[in-house]
Amino acid sequence: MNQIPQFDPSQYEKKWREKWEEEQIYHIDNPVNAGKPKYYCLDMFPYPSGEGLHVGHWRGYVLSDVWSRYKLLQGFNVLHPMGWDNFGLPAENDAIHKGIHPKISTKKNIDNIRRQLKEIGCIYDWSKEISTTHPDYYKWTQFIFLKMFEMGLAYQKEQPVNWCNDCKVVLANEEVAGGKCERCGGTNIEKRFIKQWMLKITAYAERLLQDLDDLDWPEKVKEMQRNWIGKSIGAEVDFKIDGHENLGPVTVFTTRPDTLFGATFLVMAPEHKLVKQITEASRMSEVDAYIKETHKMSNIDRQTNKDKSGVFTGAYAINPVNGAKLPIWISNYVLMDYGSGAIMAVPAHDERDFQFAQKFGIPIIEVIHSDAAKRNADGTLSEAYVGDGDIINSDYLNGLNVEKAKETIVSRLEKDGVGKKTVNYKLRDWIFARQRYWGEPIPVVYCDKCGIVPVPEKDLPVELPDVESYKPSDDGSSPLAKMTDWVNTRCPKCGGPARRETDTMPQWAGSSWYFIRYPDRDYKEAFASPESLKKWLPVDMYVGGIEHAVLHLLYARFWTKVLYDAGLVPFKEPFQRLFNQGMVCRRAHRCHKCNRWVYDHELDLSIEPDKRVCPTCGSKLEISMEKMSKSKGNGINPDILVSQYGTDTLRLYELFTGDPAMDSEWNDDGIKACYNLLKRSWNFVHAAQPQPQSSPRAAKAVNKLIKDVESRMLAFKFNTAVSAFMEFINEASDAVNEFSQEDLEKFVIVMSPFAPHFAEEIWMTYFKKPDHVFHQPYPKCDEKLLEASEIEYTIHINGKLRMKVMAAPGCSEEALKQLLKGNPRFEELVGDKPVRKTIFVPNKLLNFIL
RNA sequence: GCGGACGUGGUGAAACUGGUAGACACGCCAGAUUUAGGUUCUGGUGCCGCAAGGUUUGAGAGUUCGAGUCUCUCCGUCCGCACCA
Repeated sequence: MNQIPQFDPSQYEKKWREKWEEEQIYHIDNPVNAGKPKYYCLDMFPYPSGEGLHVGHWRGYVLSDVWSRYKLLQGFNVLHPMGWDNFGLPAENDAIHKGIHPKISTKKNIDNIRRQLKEIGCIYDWSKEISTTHPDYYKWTQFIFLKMFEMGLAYQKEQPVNWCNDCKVVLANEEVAGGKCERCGGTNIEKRFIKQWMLKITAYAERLLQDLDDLDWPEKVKEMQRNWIGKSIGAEVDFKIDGHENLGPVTVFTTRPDTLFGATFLVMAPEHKLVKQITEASRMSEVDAYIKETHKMSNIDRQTNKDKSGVFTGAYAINPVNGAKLPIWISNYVLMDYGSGAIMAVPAHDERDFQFAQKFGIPIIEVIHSDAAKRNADGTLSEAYVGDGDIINSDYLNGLNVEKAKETIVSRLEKDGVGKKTVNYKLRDWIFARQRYWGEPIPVVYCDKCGIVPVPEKDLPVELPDVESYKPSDDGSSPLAKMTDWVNTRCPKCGGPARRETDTMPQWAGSSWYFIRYPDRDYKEAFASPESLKKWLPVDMYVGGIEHAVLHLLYARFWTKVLYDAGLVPFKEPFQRLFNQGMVCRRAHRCHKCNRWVYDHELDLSIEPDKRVCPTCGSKLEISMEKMSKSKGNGINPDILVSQYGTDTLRLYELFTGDPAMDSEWNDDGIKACYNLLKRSWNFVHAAQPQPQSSPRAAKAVNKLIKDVESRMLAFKFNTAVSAFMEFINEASDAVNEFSQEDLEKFVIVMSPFAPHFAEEIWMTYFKKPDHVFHQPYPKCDEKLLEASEIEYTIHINGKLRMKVMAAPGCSEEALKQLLKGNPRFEELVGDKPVRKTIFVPNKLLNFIL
């Protein structure tokens, strides 16, 4: 008997990774891949933080790699690229605190993460690696910005912005989480007025909404984007202001024009332009005070304060349909940046207006009658009625239902020239400037004579100069503003003196189009070569975390549509299919007194969880489940597990722990199972004495494996695919010498996407094959071999499972009854009792109702 | 408040269109072999019961011959949005 070599992944894993890299077998331009159809599988590229990767990051990368390798076996030329999204605040904050140039710190971080990524054994084509901070890359980010400027989609606007006093930076609405700065976490946001570069994403709201329907994305993500875009259909109605006809009318937006006759007051946002002009002198001080009060309030106060407040301006608006005089109030429940900043209030049929009217004693007029409305004993409404019903008190609308009334009144308003049908979106334009150093310079100059002048394409990129201090100045301007040599330049148009824009782009810029650059990253003539656009794009499969459901994925779609409109790309959507892996969580310890996360290494984990205390202050720790991250001290470093068990084991285990789409709680108790799977597979293949032909049992096991693994991969259920390998090896271990060489080879090929080093070692070293296992075709399942001669039928009595019998597949109800006749167990159960009814499910069960 | 997801053994979890709940593992228990190369093998393992049997998918109801799966009510956890007119 042959001596079976010891299973020891450290003997071969590194060797194969080096070999693959040396041969560049995953490079899309490698001649071995010529002529194959393309498949583009994209991972969301990481922000290279100093923390390195933890096992949660691994999960997504393993997932997409198994998928990519499966596509490889299917005969595709697979592009699976990797790069770095390395502009952004964390590196800059590091620079401010430690004085290290972000270029240097991010390079260090990238080197470490690249090393970690290589250990996963992914088929990344490293010859396509890109970095958003490389001038050859951001040259084209700047180019796209200028395209948008040319198309009128990039513009400047003075407007209230979210100012974070700590970061000294203006934040996009999208970066304000719960009224707090998403970057630094704690600081409250205040409003400031700054001239900002904006991108007109709202011009694409409708297309961003409509085109979602055709994408093969998780419904959840599509729904989140729909909510974010927030389309609502309604009408704009113009109200004249009594005694202020010179100011023109105030326009309100409403989704309920059918209730116009029920309006009893108007409310304007405190920031509304007309407020100061219409307020009566005697009320000016009160109104002023209220406006000041609102400005002081942070967003979070404004949101959580459910108690309605407001002030009467003393002015009245005229209802265009019936001439009624409606008092105009201001209140902070009306937002300036949605609709027109003013509403008509119909307390009978809107909850918020109802609360407001009740508090300030404003009349409530019902215009929709329904028995479903909730009423007080005296017949008045006890809460706003928002449902359908018959229109009343509304002149020519009376008797119509809500929908009909909407149509009727809108056409009447349009005819009379006092209103029109309108669509509104919650989506707001994107603030596209940061007063920061570590970002792409916005490529425009200001000339006293010519105004805003874009930097000509031939002068791109506008390179980021080195600065002495990374700290923004207290007025909030970028550190670049202090670099006078850089700032002062010549106007490209007239040649006169001019100043450069010192704001930089937000971190989202580079990631909004990186997938376009990958296939031909060295192309000099344009942001992408026409051949690569045609051949490689759009992306076929995009894999990444759910946290990017709205921002990044919406921005990337927006940029793609802009490029399409500019005639620069031939596709309208960047990512045909999207898969979001669930978050990997782990319990984390928090000390409320010290207000910090306590790291695992500070604790004695053998102590009962509820007895653990803070090492600094001794108070009891709160334990909660948190997304794995080093800052919470609950990360698990994959490097340690890899050195202990090998890459393939960790790859398998990352998949085995649960449904990849679901969140999971990390625990490495079961990692041995995956190590054992590989070890048993190793021993099985080495011990097997190949036969000229597989036994029926062995052939069935192999074919079942081929089918199960493939169908589970297609459903993205990698966890049960790993189970299928375990089932196979359980079966195969009992039939070691019943397999043909061909079937053993099929097993190794099917295994190769999951455990590539293992498969390659067996394939090349043990089987002594001349070509890599990844160049083999995915084996076909022979369905005939899976057919069983007998299957189990369950016999139910009154719906309860009572016994089981074996019979041929496709057995008829009658045949099965014949088979049961005379069976002692069956006689005991049924006997002479009359059978009222039977239910037969082919190949499954027979149910007797007695 | 609105929208979405989820709730199954000691643990991680399976279960396709309603049809044997707990696959596959971890852990644990018993035994065998071996005895230091992350041993291997056999059997057991939801709960109650010696057993026959009963019972079991957050709680309760309903539809059905049959419900983890469908419907309703409630409880709980997580995520997203949040005065959007």
